[in-house]
Amino acid sequence: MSDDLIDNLSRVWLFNALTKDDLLRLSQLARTRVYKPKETIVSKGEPATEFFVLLRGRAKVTAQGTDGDDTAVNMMGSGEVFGEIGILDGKPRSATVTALEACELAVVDKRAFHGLLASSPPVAMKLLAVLAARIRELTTRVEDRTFLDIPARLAKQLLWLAGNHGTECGARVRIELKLSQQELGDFIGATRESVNKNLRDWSRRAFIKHERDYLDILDLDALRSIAENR
Amino acid sequence: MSDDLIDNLSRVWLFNALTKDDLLRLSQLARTRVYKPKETIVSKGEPATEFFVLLRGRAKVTAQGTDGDDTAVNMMGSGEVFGEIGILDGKPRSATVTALEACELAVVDKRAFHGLLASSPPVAMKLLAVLAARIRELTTRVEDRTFLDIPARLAKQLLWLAGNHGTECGARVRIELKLSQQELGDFIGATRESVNKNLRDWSRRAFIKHERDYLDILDLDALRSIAENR
DNA sequence: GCGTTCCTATGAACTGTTTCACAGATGCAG
DNA sequence: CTGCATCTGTGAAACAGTTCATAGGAACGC
Repeated sequence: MSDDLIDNLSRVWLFNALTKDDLLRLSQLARTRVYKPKETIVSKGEPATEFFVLLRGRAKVTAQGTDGDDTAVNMMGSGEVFGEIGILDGKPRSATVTALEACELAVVDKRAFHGLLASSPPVAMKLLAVLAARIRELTTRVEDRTFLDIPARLAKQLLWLAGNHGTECGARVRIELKLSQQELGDFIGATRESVNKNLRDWSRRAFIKHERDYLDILDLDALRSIAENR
Repeated sequence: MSDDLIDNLSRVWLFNALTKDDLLRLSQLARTRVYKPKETIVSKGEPATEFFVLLRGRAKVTAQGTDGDDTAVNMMGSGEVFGEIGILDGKPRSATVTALEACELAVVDKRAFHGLLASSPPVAMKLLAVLAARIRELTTRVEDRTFLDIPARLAKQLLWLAGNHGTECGARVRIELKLSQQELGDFIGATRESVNKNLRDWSRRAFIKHERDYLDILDLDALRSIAENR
């Protein structure tokens, strides 16, 4: 049980410079927790007391607007970490994280996490790299929203999903779609209807095959060229 | 001369936990460099070899689109640092930084910076907080671009400028405008024309007074309520 | 001083995207 | 199996913001 946790944690990039001893210590400080699909893990605005490691399942990071509107800023898979921001600056959570599938998380309390950072410079160093990657991610998100139109953004998002959460079946790439068209729209800043129209259009032109729970990309190049606004 | 540099560096938040000795060492590793208005300090895409501290003047952070289009993602004043991202992950520069006024910078070479991080945990800790702040900044930028219309974004930007780079003259707040309407537009993701139209409109309604080199906010509350999309 | 270049100003036409309104499909709860 | 909720599909109308065209003012080099 706890062995299992050590094993899981050791496979997380942030921690893979830790010694066996350190890992053991960390695993004793961490608890695991399980979330059902659509359950909220952290909510924007609430005080930040814990740091999370996603061990199994996928989750999305969103920021809510006034009414029911959402913008998604990221989608995470196992091995990824979140919740650092609020822990690092002591301010309320900067975004909401929601489970897309059944998720298993390792949860580390704020003080334990600070202790870990202070006692293990390599972890602090790696965390700096994680944050740098987030900043790059967000920067290109801002760029995309200002320079690319909706078809381009959607194509780019599909390609990203294919690359990061897809499985190849020969020439085609299959994406296990845990997202509704609404949620897909939230990722790229578009309405459900716009997403639908484009997806439909690409289905007709055989760029993609779009079934209930998955989406196959048939023509990667076509999508790539749409993503580049050409 | 070098005393001066130590003095300047000690006032930079990132470094203010350093001992006198450490500061001396850092100041010996750093060179200072001066840039003229509109000069490019770093360019997106080029290899990252240096880390910068803005000692005097203001600079803007932008990402270029295909042709002449820009999006600005930040505006920095003295005491702020930049260039960490590329240094931390070894990838090319994630954005372009351009001087808005005459700027004086302290420049630290990549290896010296890594040395500093490794030898001084407090600096690494503070840098984590700096990155956390950047992530919050960028997240709200994404939110604003998706939930707010152009008048709201422009009002919000003016209020931000007023708060961070403005000077109060009684009831009004004066912003020394180093930005053209084009550049202001780049900050909020709008065209020059849209910026002009709104500024004009607000001048007529006496919310602002808009002269060549400065812009006075006469009615903070009016702008605040526009910024909230009401 | 005079041309050149950059910035502001403004309105008309155009366009991508949203909004609205509705219909059909699918899946879950009891 | 039936009802209810949630998701997909689609077209017409409305709209926010861009593009284009054009003009005048300010600043700068020489």
